[in-house]
Amino acid sequence: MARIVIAEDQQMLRGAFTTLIKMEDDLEIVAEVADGEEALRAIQKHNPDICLVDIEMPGLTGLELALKLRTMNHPCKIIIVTTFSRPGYLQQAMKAKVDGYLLKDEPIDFLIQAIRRVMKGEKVISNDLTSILFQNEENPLTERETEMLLLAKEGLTTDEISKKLYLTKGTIRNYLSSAIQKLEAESRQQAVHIASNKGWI
Amino acid sequence: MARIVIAEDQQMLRGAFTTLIKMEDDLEIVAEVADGEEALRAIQKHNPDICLVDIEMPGLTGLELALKLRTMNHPCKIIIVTTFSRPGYLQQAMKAKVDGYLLKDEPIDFLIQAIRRVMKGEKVISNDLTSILFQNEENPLTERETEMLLLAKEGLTTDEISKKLYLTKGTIRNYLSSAIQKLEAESRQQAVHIASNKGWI
DNA sequence: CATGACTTATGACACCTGTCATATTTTTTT
DNA sequence: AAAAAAATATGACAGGTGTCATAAGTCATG
Repeated sequence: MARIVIAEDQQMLRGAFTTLIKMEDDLEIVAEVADGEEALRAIQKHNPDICLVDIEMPGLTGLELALKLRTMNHPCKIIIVTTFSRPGYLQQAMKAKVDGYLLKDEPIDFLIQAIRRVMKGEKVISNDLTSILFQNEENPLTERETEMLLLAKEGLTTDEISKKLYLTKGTIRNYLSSAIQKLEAESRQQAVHIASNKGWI
Repeated sequence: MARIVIAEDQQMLRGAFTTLIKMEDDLEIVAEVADGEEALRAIQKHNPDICLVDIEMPGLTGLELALKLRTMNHPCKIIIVTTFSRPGYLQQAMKAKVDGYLLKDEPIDFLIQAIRRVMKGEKVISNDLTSILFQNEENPLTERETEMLLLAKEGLTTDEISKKLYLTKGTIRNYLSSAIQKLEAESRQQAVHIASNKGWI
């Protein structure tokens, strides 16, 4: 009997997963939660065999959660279930050594099968993603550059960013300039767009 | 017996809906599709009592689909089921006279109940959204302004937009300037951000 | 048919942005 | 310890952006 924790913030989907998984005789839901921090607590409390986690959740993202579990050497197997095929997400997931990475675009049976395969020690990823695995494009951005792009994404101007971070305007422009060049963009907006698409910010 | 068409692009969720709805004796799924155009065809073919549609789908969005059905006077009741609480979406939905507007954040039972209530002629919207209904903020953007913001969102520069639309740079800047003022933003990026959040682009 | 909203355009001004050269300090890697 | 990468800063230049005044044409509304 595989003991499972589900972390997914959309209640409709979470409820559906729970109901459908409960119908399988060899699978058991021990907890279902709506955000990353709750998930961490639930996993520490229940010690499940496996957890299904969404990436975009409030608090802690699924990827951060995975990294944390691996850093603390928790033996729980991890399956990421997400809408997004952003290359950066998949790479982060690989780095965190998750056991599965499925798109919500798959049929639900695929999820059930994936759980069983992961329980046997296999790794499972959605078919559409295998090609992305080989691209293996590295995120070239430094921490500061990422920070600038994130603020630029919110629509902040150079001036506002400089006040927020207590840096000079020139420095902000330098970071953004370097990010723009690394991403082969032509403006900060384009850079934001590209970085979002790759899952780097 | 209520005959239902489901239009939802995430297969996992669509499959889950179908499975769970089929368990109800008074509800029947006559078709399930993954995009707006297919949905339109399915509705014309099967003449369901009710359709559940997602907003963000390839091809035709759920809101466009709703508007089309109402314009052609199709009697099928419409329930929008979406992740997004952007005010603009809700307003468009109201304009299209949909019968329900639910967030995917609701429990699945709420969906089932909503279907039954809509069948009886009631209107149903998620509780979290009632307050937004009263805000009733009108989209102040003209068609052209919206177009500019959409292109700016993709990261295009003034120059690129002007070439794409065969307009002078000055004109582009005027439109963007006027959009920026209407949205009380301070830059095109901020304007894009605000307009996206309100569901206006 | 007059009013008003929308589209399109131009020129000018101030300010913002992206780039580059250059430099210092700190941190990381080898 | 030396080398490389990152964080931070400055000044200057070219070009992009936002604003404003102004104007002319189109189209719908009353």
